[in-house]
Amino acid sequence: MRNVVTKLPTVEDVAKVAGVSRQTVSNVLNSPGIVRETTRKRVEQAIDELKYRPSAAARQLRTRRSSAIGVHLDPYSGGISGVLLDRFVHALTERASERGMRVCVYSARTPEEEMERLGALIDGGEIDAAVVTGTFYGDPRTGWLTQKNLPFVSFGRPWGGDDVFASAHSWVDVDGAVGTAAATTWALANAGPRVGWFGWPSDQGTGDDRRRGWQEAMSAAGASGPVFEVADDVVAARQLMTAALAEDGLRDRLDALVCVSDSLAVAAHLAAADAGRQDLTVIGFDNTPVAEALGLPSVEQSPELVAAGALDLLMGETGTVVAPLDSATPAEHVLVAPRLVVREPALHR
Amino acid sequence: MRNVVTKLPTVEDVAKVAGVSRQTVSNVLNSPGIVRETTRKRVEQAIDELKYRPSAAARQLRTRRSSAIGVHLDPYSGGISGVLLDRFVHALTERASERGMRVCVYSARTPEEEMERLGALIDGGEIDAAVVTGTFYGDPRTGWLTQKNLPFVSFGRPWGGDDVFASAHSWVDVDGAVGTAAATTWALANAGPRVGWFGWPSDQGTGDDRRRGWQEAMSAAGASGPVFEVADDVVAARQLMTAALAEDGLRDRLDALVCVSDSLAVAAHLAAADAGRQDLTVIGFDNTPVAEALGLPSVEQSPELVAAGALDLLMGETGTVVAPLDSATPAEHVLVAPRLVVREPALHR
DNA sequence: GACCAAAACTTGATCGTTCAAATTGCTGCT
DNA sequence: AGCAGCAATTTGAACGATCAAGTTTTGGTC
Repeated sequence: MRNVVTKLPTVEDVAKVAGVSRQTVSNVLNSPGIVRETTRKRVEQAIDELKYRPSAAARQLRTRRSSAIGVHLDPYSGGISGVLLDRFVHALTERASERGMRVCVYSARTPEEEMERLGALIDGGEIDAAVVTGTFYGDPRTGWLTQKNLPFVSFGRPWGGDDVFASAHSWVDVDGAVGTAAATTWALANAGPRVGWFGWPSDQGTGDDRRRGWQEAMSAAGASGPVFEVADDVVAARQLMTAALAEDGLRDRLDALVCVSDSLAVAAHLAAADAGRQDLTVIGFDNTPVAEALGLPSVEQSPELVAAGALDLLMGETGTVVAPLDSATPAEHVLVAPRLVVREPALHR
Repeated sequence: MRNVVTKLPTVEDVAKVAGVSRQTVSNVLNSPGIVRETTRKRVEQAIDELKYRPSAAARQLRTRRSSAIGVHLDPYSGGISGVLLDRFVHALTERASERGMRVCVYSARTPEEEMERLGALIDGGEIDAAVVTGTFYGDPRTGWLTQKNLPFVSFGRPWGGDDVFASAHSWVDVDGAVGTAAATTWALANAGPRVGWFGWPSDQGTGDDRRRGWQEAMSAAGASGPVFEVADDVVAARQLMTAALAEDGLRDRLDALVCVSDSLAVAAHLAAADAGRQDLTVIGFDNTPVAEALGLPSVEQSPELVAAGALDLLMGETGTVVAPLDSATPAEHVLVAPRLVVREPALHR
C-alpha cells in the first residue's frame, strides 16, 4: 500500500461530490434542521465516502470557539489525596467528550505560574472555559479569571468569602459535612457512642467543614468524643495516635474514629492495631484505593458527579457549547452529597 | 472597571505600533535569528505593550501543526495501578509545556472507541502526535497509528512481536526485570535466601517480564523459592496467601516475597501479619501511595523519566516541534531502569 | 396562473497567521 | 561608479471553515 499523503478533503470537496454548496455542507454539520431531508442524506453520504472531517483549526478561527476546556493538573504530591483529582479529571474528560468538548490539561507549580499558563491558553483562544481545582483561602485565581471574562467553574467553594452563596463565580463541591455526619451516625449505630474525630489543624476550609459534620451528628445524638489534630502525613499521624491511645488510657474508651482523610484513617488503623485494637472502627474520607485495600469504610466523594455538575454549570444541562458569561444570570452552584462506603470489618480481624 | 471586550491585538496591530510589517512580527516570534537586533527589540516592546498573543487557531490552520499531543486516559479501574499512569500523564504535561507543547487528553473504553476518538483528533488536525499507554498482546492500535502516519510513542513494549527491537514504532518502557532483580537481590542480602515470587498468571507481557527478573536473580545466587499466582485483587490475593502460609507449613520457611504489584504486596503483607509474620519482608512494585502508607519497600518506576523519554523520541532531544515521520530513520526505544525504594521495616513492627 | 412568504440553498467576505516570492538596502570588490 | 551577493524587510496568497446577506425554489392561497 502506497503511503500517499493526499490532501485531506474539505467542505468544498464534499460539496462538489454531493452537488451542493460549501455552506450547505456546513449546515448539515452544524444545523441539520434547516437542510432538506433528501439533501442531507446526500451530503452525509458524500462525507462518509470521502471520510471528511472538519478542520478544528479553521472552525476555531472563524467561530472563535475552541471547544476545549482547560484543566489544571495539580502537582503530584506523592500522597493519597491526588487520586481523587485524577478521578475527577478522568470523569470530566469522559463527560466532556460526550458533549463534543475536548480537555486540555496544563500544569503549574504556583498560582502565579498557573495564571501565566492560563493566560496564554485564554488569549491564544485555545480554551473556551476553565476548571480550577483546589481553591484555598484567599485564592487569587478566581478573581483573576472573572476579570479575564472567561467562563469557569471551580471545584471547591470560594472559602473565606463573606457569603458563600453570593459568590461571584460558579462552583461545584462536595458537601463534606454531610459525608462525615453520615459516617458519624453510622459509627454511633454500629460501634458505640464514643466516636472521636481525627482531623487536620483548623484551616478555614475543607477540614473544618468535615469536622462540623462530625460535631453536629454527635450533638444531635447527645454524644461526645475526643478530638485529635495533625497534618496529612501517615507517619506523623500514626505516632500521634499511638501516643494518644497509650497515654490517656484511651485505648478502651473509644468505639470509633471518624477521619478527615484516608491518610489519617490508615494511620489510625495501624496505630490501633499496634495497640491491640484491630476492632476499632476507623472511617476514612475519599475512598481511595488504600482504604479499599485495607478494607476500611470511607466516604466516597463521587468525583464523577462533581465533573458532571461542573459541565452543567458551564454548558447548561443539555447545551453543546460553553455559555458565554452574562452578568445578568447569577453564578450557580452544585453541592454533591457524598456517600459512605461501608466495608466488612470482619475482613481484617 | 468597565468590562469591555476589546478586539484582541493581531500581528497587524503589533506591526503598526512597531512600524514594521506583519511578516517581520511573525519572524520575531518564529525565527528571531533573521531579524536585525534593533528591529527585534522594537517589535518585542510593541508585543509587551499590546499584550499580544498569537492566535493558536490561525497558526494551526496555516502551519498545519497544532503543537498538541494526544494522550489516552485509561478507564479508572478503581485499583491501585491507576496511580502510575496518572503520574505519567502529569510528568508528560510538565515536560511538554516546557517544550511549548500542549497535552490533550481523551478517554475511551475500548481500543475501537479509542481509535475512533484518535481518528477525529488526527484528521481534525488537533494533535501532532500521540502517546498510547498500556499496550497489550496483539494490540491493534499501534499498527493503525503507523498506517495513519501519525508520529507516536507507546508507553509499553510491543509485546508479542517477533523481535522487540525491530519493532516498527517507537516505544518507552520500564525494565521490569531489572526492578524485580534489584528487589530480589536486596531481599537475599537483607532477609534471607528463601525469597518467593507473588505474581499474576502468565500474560506474555509485563507480568512475565517482572517474574523473569526474580528468576534470574535467584538463579544467579543459586537460590530458589516458591511461586504464587493470582489476579491483581487485594481480597483474593490475601485469601490465597493466607491459605498458602497455613497449609504448607510455609509460615516459617519463607524470608521474603517479591511481588508483581503493590496490590499483591499489600495483600501479602496483611496475610503475613494475620499469620503472625509481621517481620516478613514484602516488596511491591510501582511505589504507589499504598506502599508508602504501609511502609513497604517497592520498585519505583519513575514515570517522570518515561515521560521525558517519550518526548525525546517524538521531538528529538532538544527539538521544539514534533519530528515528521520519516521511514528512513528507524524507530527508537527507551528502557528506563527502575529503582528500589527501601523502607524502614522497623516502622511497622 | 399569479402572487407571496417561508424554506432551501448559494455567494462573497472574513477570521489571524505563515509561506513563497518580490523588493529594498547595504557591503565590498573591481 | 557599477554591480554582485547577501541580509533585511515587505507583499500577495493561502490555510478551511462559518457568518451575513443574497438568490432561488417550494408550496399554499385566491
